[in-house]
Amino acid sequence: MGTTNDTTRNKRPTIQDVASEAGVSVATVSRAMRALPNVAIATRHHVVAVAERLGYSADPAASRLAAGTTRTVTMVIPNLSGWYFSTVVAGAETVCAEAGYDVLIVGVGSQKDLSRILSEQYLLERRTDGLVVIDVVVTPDQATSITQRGVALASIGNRTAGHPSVQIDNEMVGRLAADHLIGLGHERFGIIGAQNDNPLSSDVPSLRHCGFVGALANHGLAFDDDLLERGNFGVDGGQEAMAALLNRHEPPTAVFSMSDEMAFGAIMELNHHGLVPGRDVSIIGVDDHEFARVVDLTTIRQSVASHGAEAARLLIDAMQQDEHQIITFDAASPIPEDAHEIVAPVELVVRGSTGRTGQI
Amino acid sequence: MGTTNDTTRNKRPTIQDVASEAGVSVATVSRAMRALPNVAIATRHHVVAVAERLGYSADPAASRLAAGTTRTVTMVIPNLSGWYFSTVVAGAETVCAEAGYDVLIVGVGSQKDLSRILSEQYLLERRTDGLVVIDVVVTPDQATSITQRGVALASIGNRTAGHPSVQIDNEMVGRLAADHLIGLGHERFGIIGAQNDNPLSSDVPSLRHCGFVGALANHGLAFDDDLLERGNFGVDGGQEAMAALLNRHEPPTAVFSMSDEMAFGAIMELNHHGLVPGRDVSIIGVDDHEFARVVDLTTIRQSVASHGAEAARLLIDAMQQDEHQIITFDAASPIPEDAHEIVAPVELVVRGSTGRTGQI
DNA sequence: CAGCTTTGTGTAAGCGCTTACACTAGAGCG
DNA sequence: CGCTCTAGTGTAAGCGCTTACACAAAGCTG
Repeated sequence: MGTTNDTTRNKRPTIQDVASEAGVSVATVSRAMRALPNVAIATRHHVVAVAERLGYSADPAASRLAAGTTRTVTMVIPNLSGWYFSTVVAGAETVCAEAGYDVLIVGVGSQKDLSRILSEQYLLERRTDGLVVIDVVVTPDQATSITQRGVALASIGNRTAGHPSVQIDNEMVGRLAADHLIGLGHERFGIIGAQNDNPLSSDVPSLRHCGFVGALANHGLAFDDDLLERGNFGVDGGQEAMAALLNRHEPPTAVFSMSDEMAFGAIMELNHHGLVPGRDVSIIGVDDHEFARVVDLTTIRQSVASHGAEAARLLIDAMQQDEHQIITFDAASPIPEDAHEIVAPVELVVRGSTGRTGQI
Repeated sequence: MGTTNDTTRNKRPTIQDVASEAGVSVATVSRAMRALPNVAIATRHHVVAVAERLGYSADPAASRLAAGTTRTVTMVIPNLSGWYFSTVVAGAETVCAEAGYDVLIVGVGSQKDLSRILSEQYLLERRTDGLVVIDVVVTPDQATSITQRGVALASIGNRTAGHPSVQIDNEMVGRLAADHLIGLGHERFGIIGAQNDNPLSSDVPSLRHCGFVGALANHGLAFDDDLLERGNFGVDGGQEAMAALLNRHEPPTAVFSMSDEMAFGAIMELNHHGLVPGRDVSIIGVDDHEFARVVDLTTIRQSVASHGAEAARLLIDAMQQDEHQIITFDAASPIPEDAHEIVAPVELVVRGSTGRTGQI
């Protein structure tokens, strides 16, 4: 009949236990634990103290069932082992954990996976309060069906109309890269871009491409379409693309790689050919990957972890706004302002892989 | 009154809807959907068909509450953005998803976080069926309390007595590295290891250290303790450690870095000094990180993604065994065999960063 | 100080499942 | 052919919460 030696019992305490022990009703315990209004402050303190003593905390399954809310956000990720994605997730996880949300991850390997996950079916199965999609294009239809289910949505790397998002100005990325290379005197450029058969493809690559080519045009320079090589977004892709570029009868003197990882591959390939990045061929990447400084890669930095954190914050805001919207039903609609769409800053980071016009 | 146009309703179908529509009881639906025995095969087909037509699937919250099982595994991760961790998680996620388990991730930044998460309290809060801990040391007490809660546990990178685990032979790692360097004629060795104040520290570093030193001893060579440098497991740590080693009045000619990431930092530092890895100083890492080949790093490969997959598989087995144990209560205990402890293979991968004895 | 809020609390009805138990037919048996 | 046994199904009692509603006790108003 002690109060603490329940530790031996394998049974976790329920709200009932706390209620009896505290001498109040379960309703009061429920309210006190969630710091709802309409609980006398003294009562709350008492209940919370008892709960603590008993090691009580609400069973999430029961809460979810009763309240219809899961306090879970799901992150939809094309490729978790990639640096970009795992970094985003890490950023988001921290924010979610702080706000008391569980973080579920689901990998999408293919377009098929993706549509399955964004389908109503799936959303119904795993009831989640919010979805963060990373570098995934959500169609308006899908977005609608998500919203209808009462699930919040935030995207990273893309915009989804009417939903919060965090992305960068991809044209600007292309422009910054071009301007930098032009400033160094280059005139013959290569681009290493993404395969356009990417199942989850967005228009990120084409925006970067446009920005790059546009900046060239501004300087009266033309881009030779023959010097665009596509590959997968990883090291291999970059390596192969660079190999192809070097095989041209008139190779570029400067190359814009759309990701640092591809740039790493490109640098490898240069090394294989005895070429020195920044002297013989300049190469610039995008991301400021953790290892960019290792290989001394000039790049356009984006602050990936904070993208994740920002998106998580926006999502959580949206979810909590939803909650309130239900409560303050009749009040003037709280914040009718449009969905937050953050355009995160990018920044040129000059390192050794770019230099004045080289000759091969 | 159509059957399909429920799409317009915002309400998801419940087991009741399926039951009425199929003309059976909810119990039968429940059993049919889960393919339990004691349901006529025709009934099952019919129910499943109706469910599909209605777009029904069980509300997980309700199932969890009623059945006490969550179909969720939680991955406990020191640092999600690190290559090693995200790769492990990616491997595990695939397996879990296939088996129908949700994957929850929780980051642990510090020892405090960790004990909070492994505490009964936390386990009770997020009710999860299984825990995968990555490079985290679980004390016997913690393990006991986890088991008592009916939560399965699997560890990666460490052993937890009585629980499945996937790890590598860390002494062997040290030995392989040493043998390789010895074979190249080196006699003066440096080690770049992990800070021993690592909050989550395991004995992995010391095992690798022992293996390395042991192999040296086998060849009549001694390790000069002065040439052990510790740092964090990332690029910075390796860079600083290498800087320190180069500052010795008699620097090593070959360096064993306990992770590839540290080795990358070390290589950077060598470059800064105008030294060529593999010629002036040999360096060998551990992991076969995705970028090891980019910087041409000799390393001891471990197949990280498959560690994650294996651990997930073991965990799922354990969880399902638990289930059966309850069902086949009186039968001869199913498989009393000891917890599976997998020792995954490692392999020397020779690249350019190691070479015959150099002189500085 | 009658009447009306407000504030704090309790009662009880679910939330949508799972599962112990009860029950009904056929099947198999002597 | 009455009996037990089994396979298949239904009934209903929870699982541990949340919350609408009811209500009592103050706190205001005029």
